[in-house]
Amino acid sequence: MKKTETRIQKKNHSAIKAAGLKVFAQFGFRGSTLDQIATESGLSKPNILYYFSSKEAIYEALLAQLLTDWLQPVRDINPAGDPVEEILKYAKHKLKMSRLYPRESRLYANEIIQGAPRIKSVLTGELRDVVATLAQLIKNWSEAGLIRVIDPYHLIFSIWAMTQHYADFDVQVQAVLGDGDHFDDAEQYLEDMLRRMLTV
Amino acid sequence: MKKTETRIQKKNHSAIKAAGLKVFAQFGFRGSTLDQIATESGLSKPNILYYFSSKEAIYEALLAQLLTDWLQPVRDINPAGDPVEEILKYAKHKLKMSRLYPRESRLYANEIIQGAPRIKSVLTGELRDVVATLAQLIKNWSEAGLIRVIDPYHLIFSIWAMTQHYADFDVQVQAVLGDGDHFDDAEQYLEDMLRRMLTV
DNA sequence: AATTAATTTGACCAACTGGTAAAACTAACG
DNA sequence: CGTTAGTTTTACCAGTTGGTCAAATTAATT
Repeated sequence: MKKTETRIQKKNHSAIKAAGLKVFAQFGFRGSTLDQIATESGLSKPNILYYFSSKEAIYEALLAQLLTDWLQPVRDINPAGDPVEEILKYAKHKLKMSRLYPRESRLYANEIIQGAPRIKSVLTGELRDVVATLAQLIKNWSEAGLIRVIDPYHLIFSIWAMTQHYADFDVQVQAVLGDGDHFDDAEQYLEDMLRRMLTV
Repeated sequence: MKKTETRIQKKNHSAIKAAGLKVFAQFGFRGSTLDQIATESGLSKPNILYYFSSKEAIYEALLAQLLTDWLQPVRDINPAGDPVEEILKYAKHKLKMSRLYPRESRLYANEIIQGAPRIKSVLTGELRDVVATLAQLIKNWSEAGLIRVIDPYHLIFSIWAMTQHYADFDVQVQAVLGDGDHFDDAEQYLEDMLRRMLTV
C-alpha cells in the first residue's frame, strides 16, 4: 500500500522517526515536544506535521514497529531444539537488542511505566498469547525432564528484567561500573545464571 | 532546622508530596504539570507554590527522600552474618519495597531512564561507593569459600532488575499473568535463583 | 477582642504547546 | 519548457504551562 513513497518522503519519514525515538525515549510521550523532534530532525515543525498527522502519530508509528521487533524473537524459539540452548539463544538475543537498540528499550519502558495507555490491548492480547505459548513449551520441557522444574513465567520475567536493565538503567550501570561496554560481562553472568537455573 | 512546622504546613507538605509522587511517577518530570499535582492534592496551584518554590522543588524533595530509602538496605547488610541469608534478606527487602512502594520505584526508573540529570552526582558518588563496598564484601565471601565465585556487580544488578521489574513493569506483569498479586511467586523464584547462584 | 502571622485565592502574565492555512518554493515529468 | 504534484516556510492561533502578586481570608497569640 505504501509503494508510492518518494525518495524525499522516505528520507524524511525516517528522519522524523529517528528523531522521535531519541526524544520520546528520553522524555516519554507527554514530556516530549514537537519542537524537540523538529530540532533533532532538522525539519521545521509544520514540515513534520506534513509527514505525520500529529505528535501522537509519530509515537504510535514507533510503538508499532517496536512491538513487532519485540515479539518476533519469542516466536523464533524452536520447540524442537535443545531447551537450554533455545532459552539461552533467546536471552542473548534480547541482551543484544538492549545493546544495539537501547533507545527502543527505553521508549518501551516509558510506555509501560506510564501504564501502557496506548498498547494495553496488545499486552493483554498478542503479548499474553505469545508468552503463554512459550510458558507452555517450557513447562513441557520441564515435564519431559529436559530442564529443571521452574516457574516459566517468572523465568521469562527475569530474562526480560535483566536484559532490559542494561539498556533502561544504563546511566546507573555506567555510574557504578565506570564508563564502557559491560554487555560481555552481563552476557556471561546471564548465561551462567540460566544454565544453573535450567540444568537439572 | 525544620522544627517550626505548623500542623497545616505538615499536612500540606505531605499532601503535595503524595500527589507529586503519583503524578511524577507516571509521567516523569517533564510530562507532569503543576495543575495535575494541584488537582491530585486538592490544593490550588498558587497554594502549592506557597509550600514549594517550584515544580522542580517538589520533584527534588521526592528524589532526595527516595535516595535515602534506596541506599539504606544496602548498608544494612551484615558482613558478619551468613552470606547467603544476608543477600537473600536484601533481595527480599527490595522486592517488598517494589510491592509496597511501586510509585517510588517508577519515579526512580523515570529519572534514570531520562539520564538521571538531577541525581547523576549521587549515582557516581554515594551509590557507587556503597555498591563498591557491597561488591567487595561479596568478593570476600567468595574468596573465603562461603559462597560460589560470582561477579558481584552483575549479581547486584540482577537483584535490582528482577525486583524493580515487578513495580516498574507492573502493567505488563498483570497483562501476562492476569490481575492479582504475584509477589509471593516472584519471591519464591528469586529465592530459588539466588540460592542456586550462591551456594557452592 | 485585637493584633499579628500564616494561609489561600483570583487575576494575571510571558513563554511554550500542538496544530492550521495559505503562500512560496522545488522537484518530476511529459 | 511548462505544468503539475510534492515540499517547505511564514505567519498565526487557541490552549496550556510554570510562576507572580496583591488582596482576601483564616489561624494563632497576646
